[in-house]
Amino acid sequence: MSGTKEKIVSMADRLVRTKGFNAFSYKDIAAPLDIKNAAVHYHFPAKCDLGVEVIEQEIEKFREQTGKWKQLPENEQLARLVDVFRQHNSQGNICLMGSLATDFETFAPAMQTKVQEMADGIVTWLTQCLEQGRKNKCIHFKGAAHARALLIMSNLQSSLLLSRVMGPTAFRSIADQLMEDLCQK
Amino acid sequence: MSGTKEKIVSMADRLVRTKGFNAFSYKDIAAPLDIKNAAVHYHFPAKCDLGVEVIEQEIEKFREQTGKWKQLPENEQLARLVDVFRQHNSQGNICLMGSLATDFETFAPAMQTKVQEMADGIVTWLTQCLEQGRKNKCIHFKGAAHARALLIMSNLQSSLLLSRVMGPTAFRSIADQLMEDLCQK
DNA sequence: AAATATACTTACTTAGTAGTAAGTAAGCAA
DNA sequence: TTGCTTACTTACTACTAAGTAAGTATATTT
Repeated sequence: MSGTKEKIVSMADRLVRTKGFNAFSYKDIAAPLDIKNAAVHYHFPAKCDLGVEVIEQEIEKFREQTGKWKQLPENEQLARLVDVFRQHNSQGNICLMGSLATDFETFAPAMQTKVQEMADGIVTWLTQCLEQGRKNKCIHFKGAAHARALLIMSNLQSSLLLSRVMGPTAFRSIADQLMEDLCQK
Repeated sequence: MSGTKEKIVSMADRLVRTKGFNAFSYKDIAAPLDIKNAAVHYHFPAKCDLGVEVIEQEIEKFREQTGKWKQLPENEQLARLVDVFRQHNSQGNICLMGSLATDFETFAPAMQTKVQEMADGIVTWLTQCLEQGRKNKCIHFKGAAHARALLIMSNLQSSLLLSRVMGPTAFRSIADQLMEDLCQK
């Protein structure tokens, strides 16, 4: 165990969120970690393997975080989710889903499947959170919970993209409006 | 005049929307048009020039379309805009803004500026449409029109991205919910 | 008829890219 | 102490990218 593998994944995660999956190379990972190109290939033979690992860690992280919020009221859980995006925004990151969705068609099947797995996981959690929140009267919305979950997810995803182009206030504006719509009615 | 230049731009537009700006090469344009790589360079010396042209044509197209809708009620204008996205969705395209926002950080300054110009144009139009629509009581929403415009734009943008990953029903779900929220209250 | 411009092609350079094959140093295991 | 594994490095291959220089065919102008 050297920690190098973890550093590679973390570097890749950052690069996917800043430049996009197709826009970084093994060199971009190797150079700042002061290892050689081939060392990255040792841990991840193909770039696809690295991509899959990055997504798997994100799925795991999401599961952990949402698990911790279980006892909170649903509107609070939603606020925490928005906060995760807020943090990414302040670090200049875009969301993993947003970044990977753009390049989706260029991915190997194994990676496409993983991206879908991640998307399904987030939407499923969000749908349940909304449904339960409506039952407990702390979240208010019209229509099906699943449709609303897609709407919210799309907002969070794009808010980070728009922020990059239109300045970081775009995120705040979207996030605030979103929470207001859902929680103060 | 040979029409080749127009074909190149149209091909590039399609490629940006399907694969992303960094994921296609001049070869991907030249081969299907049965011309050589260098012919593309003849019309667009650098890839950045091609990108700028694609965006400029999109800005022009947006201006033309919205111009045609001027006499319509604002909720109808909004419906037309959603319809433009619906067409892209059925063709497997993602929106130009969404695609370019992901790769934004990797662009040359000239292209970054053009992307911002396009974003500003869309948001400005949408903000005015919403404001006027609220005044005329055919569009209903809370909060500032500008914030709402960002929210809607982010929805349309991401709906195409999510559709690609989660299947084309995702778009319909988001678009329907969106129009319902704004127009039937 | 000669000069010029347009729209390319041919053939190339430079600078990457992912990926691999072979070697090595350090540590542990029998 | 010999062998095996881990975690790399060195040195490469095969390929693709953007971009360029020089030449050519065709049409247009003078």
